Amino acid sequence: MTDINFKSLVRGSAPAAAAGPLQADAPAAPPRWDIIELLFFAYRDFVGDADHVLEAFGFGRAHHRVVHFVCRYPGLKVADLLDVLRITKQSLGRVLKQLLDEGYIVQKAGDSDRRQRLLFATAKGEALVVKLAGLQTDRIHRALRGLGPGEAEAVGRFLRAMIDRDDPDKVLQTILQADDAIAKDVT
Amino acid sequence: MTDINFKSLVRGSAPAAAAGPLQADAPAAPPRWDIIELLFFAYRDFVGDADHVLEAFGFGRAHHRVVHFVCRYPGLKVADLLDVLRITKQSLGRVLKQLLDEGYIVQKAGDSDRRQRLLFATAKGEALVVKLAGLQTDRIHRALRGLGPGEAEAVGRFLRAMIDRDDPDKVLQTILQADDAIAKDVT
DNA sequence: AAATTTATGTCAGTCATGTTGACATATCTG
DNA sequence: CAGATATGTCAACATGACTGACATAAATTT
Repeated sequence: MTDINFKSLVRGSAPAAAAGPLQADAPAAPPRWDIIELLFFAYRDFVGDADHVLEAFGFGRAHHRVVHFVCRYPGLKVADLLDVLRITKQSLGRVLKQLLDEGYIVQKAGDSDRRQRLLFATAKGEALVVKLAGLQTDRIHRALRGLGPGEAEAVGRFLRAMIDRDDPDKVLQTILQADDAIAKDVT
Repeated sequence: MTDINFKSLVRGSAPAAAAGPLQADAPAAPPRWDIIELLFFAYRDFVGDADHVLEAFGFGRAHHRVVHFVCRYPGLKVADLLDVLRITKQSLGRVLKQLLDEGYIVQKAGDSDRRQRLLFATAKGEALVVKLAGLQTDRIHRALRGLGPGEAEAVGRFLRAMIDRDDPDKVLQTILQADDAIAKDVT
């Protein structure tokens, strides 16, 4: 199962009908144009926050994603990262090498399996991640401020439910479990 | 090796602190890692729905965005589309030409200003847009089903509040107004 | 010990989509 | 008419995906 690039395979979709039996009879629900387009604009501005800072570092979104997940999940293996980002070794290698060379990330051989390169963010890397997350958090807080009690939690439940469950990589599993467990510390 | 391309230039940004004077005193709000990562995964899977279908058509996400907004806002000018998508004429030109050549979109000269090329989706284009929107709508409905009364509306308010207000292009303005007014169907 | 598998790195080439800058053309406006 | 505007197009390039092949080291199996 080496290369094969899991991405092009499987994921036969069919995500809709599998959800529940009650849905099969109503296939012609009107498109939610509002949510579709709000998601487009919201996500565009959301990642735009980070883009401006990244430019000053000579980095792109790819670098952000890598250093973010490494920072958040210390000791992540390269293979894990490939699962999370759903890109190829080659694509990851380029940005990872830059982040290593410039001291945002360090590698450490695994203790039980010394072929593994466990990844850790340096202080420099963590500072960048925190800075970018701060910008995005500001935006999130601004958006959550307009919501009533309990509604912020509903937003979290909505987003979790938007995520595919059928291909849970290690990190995603951690996130969903944590969310399912806690899911109440919302402002 | 640092390629240090042009990206290492300016762009001051500072979008966070400009929000309000009350914000200046609380800079250290903890990052909302949960929402940040949920947005990443949710958006990834959300656009993934369309990606699979688009592959079969030989199209990419760029084509989807173009034909989507043309279909949704008939008579859109090229300049409007550039504003919405925030890409250059050149980038838009490539995908737009393909969509025109393959009959998903047609052009019509503006009546008051015949330099303008007003864009319209053909039946073929609309069918594609509806098909893709259907997949995404299925996902959205699945996610909204888990919410209580009024919470779906809260999700919409959250997403609207996540969008920058300070650069309202024509389409975005329409969307925000429509959402503020009726929050329902826009066609 | 040797053979195989696994985890990772790397090379060469391609593609999609973004960029800049310059220039052409048609059309509107003063 | 002169200039501004809306659009199209050309050349050149950057980023970040991709494929497929191959290299190396370490673990595992035989």
